[in-house]
Amino acid sequence: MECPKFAVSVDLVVLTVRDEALCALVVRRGVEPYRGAWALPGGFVLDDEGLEEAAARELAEETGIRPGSVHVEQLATYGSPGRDPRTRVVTVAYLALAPDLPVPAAGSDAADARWCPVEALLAGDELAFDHAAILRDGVERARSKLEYSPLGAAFCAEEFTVAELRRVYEIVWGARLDPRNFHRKVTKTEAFLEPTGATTTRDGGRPAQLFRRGSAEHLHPPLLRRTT
Amino acid sequence: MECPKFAVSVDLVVLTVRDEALCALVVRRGVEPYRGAWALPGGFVLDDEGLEEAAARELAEETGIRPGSVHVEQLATYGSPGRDPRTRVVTVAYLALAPDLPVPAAGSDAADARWCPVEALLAGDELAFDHAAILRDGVERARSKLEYSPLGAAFCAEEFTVAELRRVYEIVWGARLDPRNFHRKVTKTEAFLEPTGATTTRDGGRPAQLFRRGSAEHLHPPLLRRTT
DNA sequence: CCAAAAGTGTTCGTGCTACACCCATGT
DNA sequence: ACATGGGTGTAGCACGAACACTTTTGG
Repeated sequence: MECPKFAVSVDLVVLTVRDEALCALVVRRGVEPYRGAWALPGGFVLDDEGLEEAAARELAEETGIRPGSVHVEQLATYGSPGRDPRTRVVTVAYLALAPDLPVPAAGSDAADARWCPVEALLAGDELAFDHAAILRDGVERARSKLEYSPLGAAFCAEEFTVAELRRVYEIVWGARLDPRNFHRKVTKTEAFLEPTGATTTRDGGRPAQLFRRGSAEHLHPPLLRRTT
Repeated sequence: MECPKFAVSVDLVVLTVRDEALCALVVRRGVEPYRGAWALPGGFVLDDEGLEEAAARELAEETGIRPGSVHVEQLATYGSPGRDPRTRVVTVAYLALAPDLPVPAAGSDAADARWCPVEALLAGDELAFDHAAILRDGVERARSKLEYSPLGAAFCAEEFTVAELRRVYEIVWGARLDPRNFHRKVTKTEAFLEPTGATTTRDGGRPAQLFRRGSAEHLHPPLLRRTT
C-alpha cells in the first residue's frame, strides 16, 4: 500500500499515591535521545501485538506490576511530526492507576526507575519528549475519573478503610474533604465498596471497617470537586 | 531505528442532528477492501503532518466542512493487528460535532457520502473494518459530552433557540426533557449561551430569543441524564 | 480517664422536578 | 378567538455541606 509508515509506541502514565503525594512512575533513559533524562515508561509496539497488549507488556517489563492489580485505560495519542528527533513516532499513551507498590525493578533499556511526585515532574523541565504534556493529561484524566467513577479505590490496597480512600481523594484533588460526609457518600453508593466484615485499628482510634473495591463502573450521582 | 513500522490513519466520527435523528457521516468505499461497504471518512496520515491536522484535512476533503464551524476532538486509537486485512494499520479516531449541513460532496476515494442515522448503522452490519465499534464509542462520548459540557450547541446553527437546543438533547439522549426546566437551566448557566438580542418565530407560537454558543468549556453543575 | 478516629443524626441551603400560569405571536 | 410554543413562579423533594454528637478503640 502506498502510504507513509511510522513507528508506533505506547507510553504509560502510571500513577500511585504514596508519601502524601500523587506520584508517577518515571524511568531514567539509558539511550539517546534524551539519554539521562527522565521519561515515562514505554516502548515500541511489536508486529502482531495489540496496543493494549503492548501497554500491558511494557507495564510488566518495566515495573513488574502484575496486570490484575491495576486499572489501565487508553489516555490519548500523540503524533506531532517533531515529537521525537530521530524519526516520526506516534505514541499511544495509557493511564494506569496502581496502589502503593515497592519501587519497581529497572527494565532492559531503563537504567533506573522510580516514583516521583507529579508536582515536581510538571514544575521541572526534566521529562523527555512531550512526556510532560502526556503526564499532565494523565493527571487531569485521573482527577476527573475520581469524580465520575469509583476508581479512587484503584489507588488503595486490596483491603482498605474509608479514611484511606478519602486520603486518596484529598491528595489527588489537593482538597480537604469532610470525613463524615465522605463516609456517608461512599458507603451509601451502591456497589462502590464491598464490606469484608473485618476491621482494623491501623489508623488509630475506633476500629474502621475494611472494604474491597465494589463492582460499580460509574458513580451516580458523581462526587464533585468544588461546589462552584 | 529497529522497530516495526505501521500505517497510521485517522478516521472521523462526524455527528449531526437532522430529521429528528442523530446521524453520522459515512462514505461508500470505492476501493478494496470492503469495496461498496459504508465506512467512516478517513485516510492515511502524511509525512510531516500532525494527527489533528490530518483529521482536519480529511474532514475538509471528504465533506467540505470548514474547520471553524465544527467541534473536533480526539476520540481513541484502534490498533488490533487484524483490523485491516491488507496490512497493520493503527487508526486515530476523531469525533466531530457539526450542525445540520447539506449533504457533502464526495471526495476522491469515496464514491458516495451521506448522513445516516446512527441507530441504523449500529443495528446493521454494513460498516467496514471495526468502524461500528468506533462509531459506538463516538456516540457514547457525544452523549456524555452533552452532560458535562455545553457542546450540544455544536449541533445547532450559528444562531439557535433554546427549543432547538433542547431537541438536540432529546434526540441525542433519546429522552424527553421538560421545556421549562431546560430553558431555565441553560439560560441561567453562566457563559453557556450568549443572547443575540434577536428573536424568531420559526418554531411557531411566541417569538423565541436567539442565542449563540457561549464561551463556557464545562458545565457546573452538569446536566444529568436520568435522575437514577 | 483522655485522645483519636469511626460513624450517625440533624439542620440548612441549593438545585432539580413537576406543574400552574402568563406572554406573544400566527391564523 | 384560539392554538402554539416561549417563558416565569413556586412548591416539594433529594442531596450535599456543615457540624454536634455518640461509639470504640489504644495509651
